[in-house]
Amino acid sequence: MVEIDGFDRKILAQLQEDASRTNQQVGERIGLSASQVSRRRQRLEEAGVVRRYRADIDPAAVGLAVVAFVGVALNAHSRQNARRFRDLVRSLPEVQEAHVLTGDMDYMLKVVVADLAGLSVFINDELLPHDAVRNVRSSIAMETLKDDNRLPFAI
Amino acid sequence: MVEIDGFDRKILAQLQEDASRTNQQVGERIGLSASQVSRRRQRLEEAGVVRRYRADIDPAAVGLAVVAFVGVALNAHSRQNARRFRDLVRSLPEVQEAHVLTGDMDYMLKVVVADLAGLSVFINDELLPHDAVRNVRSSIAMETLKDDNRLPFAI
DNA sequence: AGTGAAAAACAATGGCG
DNA sequence: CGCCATTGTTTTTCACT
Repeated sequence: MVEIDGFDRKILAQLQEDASRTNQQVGERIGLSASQVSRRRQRLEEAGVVRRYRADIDPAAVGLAVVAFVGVALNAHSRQNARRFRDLVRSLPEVQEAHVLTGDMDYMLKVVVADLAGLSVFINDELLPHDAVRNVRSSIAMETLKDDNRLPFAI
Repeated sequence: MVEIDGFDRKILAQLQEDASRTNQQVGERIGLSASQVSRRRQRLEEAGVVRRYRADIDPAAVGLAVVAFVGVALNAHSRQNARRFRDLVRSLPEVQEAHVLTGDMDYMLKVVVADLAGLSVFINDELLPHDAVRNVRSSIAMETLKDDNRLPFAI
């Protein structure tokens, strides 16, 4: 793992907040020259600390109205089943996030679809037919209070 | 809501994937000139379709090793309590996402902290003392299979 | 709605203290 | 690490279709 000092953390905090800031703007806010910000950014990008830059798009604007959390229990805890299930969820575009959880449900998926019909299709046609899947329990997000995905790292 | 045509969707798809692509590069991939990509981007940004640009940072690189999903039930379903709880979760930096859910738990939080001790502090010192909170049930992500937060919009 | 070229802004490097 | 200068890119605007 790469060394990260206070300046690096400040740069990361700035870019997490708004990646369209120029090196000059970032530098002004943290007391560093633009050229140094440029060099540090390159280093952080090459080291994989910055994984990528992305545009955060309003889901409603592209016709996606339903966010759901889907808990999935697998049939048997065989290595084979688990691997096939992982390949499945990674390949499904509706799945924004997939985590292996402690507790009664094996997996937790965050799913985004256009509407409730889309959620039904996703569960019944994509998830349940997979024979590693034993059962599925979904909760729909009626409202999203916060969705910024900022990491709370100390600066 | 703003009109979004096929070109706009293609631009959004490109920038969601990698926001560091230049207008020229985006244009080449979708068959449009850089100047048109620039104009459409500005329109999409001003309309709020692109909400922001952000750097996606590796949590482990900044010392954040624990992701947990925390279900929260409130004491009473008073409007007052709900509002105060919303203000709380919005203000807590450890909370990446907060959703109002259907089902038995009122709220679902996605929380990122440094370690299990940090999760304990978060739950016991930040969440439970709030008198709107009745009970809390947390599941820790032992492994994250997918975490790209890409929207699956048709292009 | 689109292209292409010019102007302005920016990123990335290298050299020096 | 700051500062400065240079070079190549990129964005943005403008004239034109």
